[in-house]
Amino acid sequence: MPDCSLTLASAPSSATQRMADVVAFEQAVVEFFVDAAEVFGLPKSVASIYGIVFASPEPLSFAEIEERLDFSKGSVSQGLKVLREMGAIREVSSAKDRAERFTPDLELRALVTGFLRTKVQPHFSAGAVRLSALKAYAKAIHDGTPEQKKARDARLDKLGTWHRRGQAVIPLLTKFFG
Amino acid sequence: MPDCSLTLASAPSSATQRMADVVAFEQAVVEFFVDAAEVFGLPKSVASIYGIVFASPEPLSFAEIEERLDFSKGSVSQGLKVLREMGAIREVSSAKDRAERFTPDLELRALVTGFLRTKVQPHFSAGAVRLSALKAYAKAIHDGTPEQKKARDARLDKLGTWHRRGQAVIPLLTKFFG
DNA sequence: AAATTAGTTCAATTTAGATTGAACCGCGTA
DNA sequence: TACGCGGTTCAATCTAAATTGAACTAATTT
Repeated sequence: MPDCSLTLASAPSSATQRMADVVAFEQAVVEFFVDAAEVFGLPKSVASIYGIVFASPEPLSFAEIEERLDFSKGSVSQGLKVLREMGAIREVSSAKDRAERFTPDLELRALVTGFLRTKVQPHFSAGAVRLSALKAYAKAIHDGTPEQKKARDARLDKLGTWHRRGQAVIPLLTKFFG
Repeated sequence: MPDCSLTLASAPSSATQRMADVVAFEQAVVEFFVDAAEVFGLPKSVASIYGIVFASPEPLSFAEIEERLDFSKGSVSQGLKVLREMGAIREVSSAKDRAERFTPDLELRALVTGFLRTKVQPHFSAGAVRLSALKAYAKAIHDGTPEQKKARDARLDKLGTWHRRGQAVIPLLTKFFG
């Protein structure tokens, strides 16, 4: 049996005793995802929950996640909700007890499309609305030189082009990560 | 001459008098960019500065930006710095006075590559380092079943694949937005 | 060389949004 | 029908990051 720095006697009553090297690995994986989540603008807690589930060879229960990360029930509940909505984790009903267990979805495609659908697409939809509002504002301007009018119109056209190209890249990405 | 809700007499001493409809347009453009910036995780102030510069047919000076957005000098200075680093704006030295003036870069390609270079690429570089650290942690685990070991290794392999694919998409994006 | 202008820096403050925790719900069991 | 288990909700709290503003530099004008 390998060396274990904590004895059962000194272990906190609530924490299931696990090897220090396994815990260190889990922590490193969690940190990896926390850093990655920064790029995507996801909260640390959400990244941590995905990380701890990803690091575990076996599906984890709500209680196990709560304990291993030392997060509140509220954080775990909300974090799991976000991850389910994005399709980043799946529920695996175990026969053992009535607690649900969670595994990471390991398909990059699922993760990417989930992120795009829940976090990016809404902004594009909102953007389309704002864009037509913007055109109305531009029309309502009864001031300035004809050159200024033209310049503003040209910029709004640019904006429209950007919006379309942005929309167009979404299916391209889902295809690339397929 | 179109109706103007503010008279010159009631205008604040510092503010240059501009038409209400132009101001409304500017505000709407700024809001558009603030909303868009949320997707990219950029601060509101940075988005606002780009927005006000984008909305103006003529290049704007530091002082004009400060006044139109009612931001502190500090915010304007730092915001302009970020935008310059990303290549989102350019300096146009005007012959009139010694103040620098700023125009938006209207090439989508420049904006995208600037964003990727300054905000995304660093995370990938850091990720590569973390990833090898992760493998070391996994090797150091002297506990659990062979199946668990295999499962952890398989997950780290996944992570490596994701990392490579993520890196690979960057040149693809710059090409698409070329 | 003093004063003015244009902008930067960074410690202090503010604010947005992430996290907590206590009250609550629904379901199965005693 | 009461009780415990597994989880959700949301107002209150906390924290990380954005923003401010005052002191500063560097260049220009008087």
